[in-house]
Amino acid sequence: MTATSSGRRAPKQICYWLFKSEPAAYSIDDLAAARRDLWDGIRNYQARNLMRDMMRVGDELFFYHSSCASPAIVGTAKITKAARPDPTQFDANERYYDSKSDPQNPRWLCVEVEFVSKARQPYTLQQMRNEPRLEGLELLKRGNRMSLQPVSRRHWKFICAKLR
DNA sequence: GCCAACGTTGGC
DNA sequence: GCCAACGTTGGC
Repeated sequence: MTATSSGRRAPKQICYWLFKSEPAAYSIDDLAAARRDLWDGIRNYQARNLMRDMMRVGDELFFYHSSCASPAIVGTAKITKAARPDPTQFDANERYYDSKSDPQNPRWLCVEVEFVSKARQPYTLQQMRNEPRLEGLELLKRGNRMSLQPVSRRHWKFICAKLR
């Protein structure tokens, strides 16, 4: 069974995800250096709901570099803390400050992720588009801009083999 | 609840 | 920098 953007998931099953990040803002090397970090700054309700309802500690994810010369999957990480209030929403000095979020009922959440591996060679968006076995991957669907996306186990295994 | 205007994402 | 796609906002 695979996680989707709605509904529930069975307990004790590992799900797989793809997290986008602009490397100029936060790269796989930044996560490798930090080892663990909060995935803060998510300000999209669908993405928030994915974190809140579908992501669990132990889930694995691809780290994807977007808005750069060569968009690509560049490594893997795992979720080490479940969704919790995103502290940046309450800090007026933060880019992601949200004056309308009530501290008693926080609007935005974040998970914590931990670096697992850096790809020996990035697996590029162009390569993915040319791979028939990746048909159905959310990332490749037209108009999909979601910064957090589910990945099927079948696609996860296939892509992992490309990163080694 | 409709929908036009606007803003953002992100590949190219 | 362009622009397609799509989410959000807010007037009505």
